[in-house]
Amino acid sequence: MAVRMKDIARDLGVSLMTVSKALRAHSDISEETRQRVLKRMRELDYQPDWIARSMVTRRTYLIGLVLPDLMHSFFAEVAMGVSRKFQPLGYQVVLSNTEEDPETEQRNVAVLMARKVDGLIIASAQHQGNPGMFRALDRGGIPYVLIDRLIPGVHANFVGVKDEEVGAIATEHLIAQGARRIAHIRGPSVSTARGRLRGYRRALARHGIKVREDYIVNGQFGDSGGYQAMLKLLDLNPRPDAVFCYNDPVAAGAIKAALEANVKVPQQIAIIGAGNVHYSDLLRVPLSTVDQSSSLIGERAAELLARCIESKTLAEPERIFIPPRLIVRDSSRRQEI
Amino acid sequence: MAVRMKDIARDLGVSLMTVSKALRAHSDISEETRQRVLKRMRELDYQPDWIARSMVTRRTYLIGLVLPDLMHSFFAEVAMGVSRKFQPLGYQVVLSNTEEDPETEQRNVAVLMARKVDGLIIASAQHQGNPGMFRALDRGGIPYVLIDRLIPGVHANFVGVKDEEVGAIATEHLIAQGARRIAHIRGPSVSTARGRLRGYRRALARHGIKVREDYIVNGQFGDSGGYQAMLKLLDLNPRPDAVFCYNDPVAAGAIKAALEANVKVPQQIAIIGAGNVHYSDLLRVPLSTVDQSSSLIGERAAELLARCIESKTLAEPERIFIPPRLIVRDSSRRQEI
DNA sequence: CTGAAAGCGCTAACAG
DNA sequence: CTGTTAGCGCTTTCAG
Repeated sequence: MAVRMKDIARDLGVSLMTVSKALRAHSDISEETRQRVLKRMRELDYQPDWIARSMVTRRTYLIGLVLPDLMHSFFAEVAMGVSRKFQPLGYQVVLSNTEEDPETEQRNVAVLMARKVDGLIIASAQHQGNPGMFRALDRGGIPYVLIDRLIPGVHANFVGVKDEEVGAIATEHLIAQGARRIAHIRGPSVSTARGRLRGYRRALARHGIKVREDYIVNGQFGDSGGYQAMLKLLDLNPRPDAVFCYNDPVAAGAIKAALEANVKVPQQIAIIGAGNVHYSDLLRVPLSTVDQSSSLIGERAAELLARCIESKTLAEPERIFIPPRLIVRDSSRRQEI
Repeated sequence: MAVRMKDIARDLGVSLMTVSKALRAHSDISEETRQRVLKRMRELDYQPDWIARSMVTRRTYLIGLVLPDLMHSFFAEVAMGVSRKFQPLGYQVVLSNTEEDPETEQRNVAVLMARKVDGLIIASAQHQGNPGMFRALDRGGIPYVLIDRLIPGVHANFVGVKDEEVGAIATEHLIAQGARRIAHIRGPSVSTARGRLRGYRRALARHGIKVREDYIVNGQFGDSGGYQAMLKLLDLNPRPDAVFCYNDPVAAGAIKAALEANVKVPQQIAIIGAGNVHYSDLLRVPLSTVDQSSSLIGERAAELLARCIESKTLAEPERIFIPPRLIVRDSSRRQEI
């Protein structure tokens, strides 16, 4: 069916090895035969069989990309960054969507290992720091880079932001805008959410503002969670005058809830998110946020992983932190009276 | 390093074949030895080598998913649908992001073919119906399913919506709301955009409304294109009283432009998009749209492709059309005076 | 510079 | 039911 090296060799009256070496520009082959072989390859539209090659070189040029939720544009952006960086290096990306389920994740990582991917990039959904999965990777000698979420107890390569910074920056900003009753819609139990919560507490403490535990409500990951959480906050007495939301989708839901309840944003309640998803500017009230350079995270992770793969020698894990950046839009801007 | 069948065989004092057959529950193996083998496999944490297996079975259990833009949530949703359907079938998805570039697409498809993927799902960015790529696929006998965008002259499996319907439904709706000067922000030169434009013309014709060519402007794919296009429309005299936008991101940009120019949506200009991206409800003005069941498209495409792969016999290409559904939100609702 | 031999880890086909 | 033989398409090693 498909044309093989053997065919070209027979065709040209040379040995299979000559063809193999010519293809890979192996040093000991005459330029002349080399051109002759390459020409014939083009004519016959020869495509080397990656599988057979992998079989012997033990390299698949496959990268596993494990993400919890492609619908969240942060991860979609990361995926683009990763794929953009790897494309020119000749690697393909195998996508695994875990839908935030730790077990699915573990299963998928096992499959990717059996597939012998050359490396993995993982935004892990393991809340309770299940180190088994990562030990398996270490044992298998497969390089991997964690992104976005640090896993407690796992000493691995990482690319992301310092989430405590994110929380602190957002909260400091709300304080600077004059807010004093600052609530937080927190995310689920992953490192990013915990970090942002810590940053929130730290900023309040720094300004001597007491943390009211009833001002911290759970919004999960998405807009519907943010909507529900905001409804609870709006019921409180006294009502918060500002809310720092775990991420932008949550913040978008929160804005929707506020407006539906006829609470003006930002006049009566200021809102800030995190992540700077690309439609933040288009929301009912353009959303203030903390940018974390999503596609840069993907690119950096790809570079780091590529280095690990090429160098073979698993050096000390590296941690790359991208500095977060405050972006002020209408949803949190102090209004002149 | 990794444990192989050979190791287990030696370990257990049986032949390699016994192990191989036991693993795959081949009929002629005694239940007893089978259990013995499986037990040892578990103990040694044996993982079959997919590469070696592929080499001989000629099946990779790899699916190529070729998309123009993961950032557009329509495609992200499709990707989730595809991956969700294939996961339980034991297939992995290799992602290729073409960034709307036909050449990148062609290159990537070639790579995926060399990788011997079992099948492909493609939302093609080939504007000018370059049939070479598809002929190569046919020649290679690799089953593939086109999604979202039909390619003129290519007779292949397809899953998507009838775009002319989408355009007609949206435009009819605007007419029903009382609009008469209806503009269209069109997309680039792909089948979806052309179809929607045809539907727009058809609906206007049906109601005896003359099409003004200066009411049709190009908005490309995204929100910035929609923003620019809307600026042009706002300058026209008489100004349109409604706009059907190629897709939701374009519509979001258009809304932004209108509001910034102090033109009220929908009171002074009604707007409708297409695609029902998941944040449509959260925009400045909740966006009316035509839903096309994105994740369903992904799932259906996956099912169809799986069938093609299993059946081996390449039957007549199938075309599956998902019926579009009008979703009315504030951006197009007739206002009571 | 060119080529023959050996083998990557597995399975299909057949023989015992 | 179990095992032997022969590859899949390529690269690595080493001899000409």
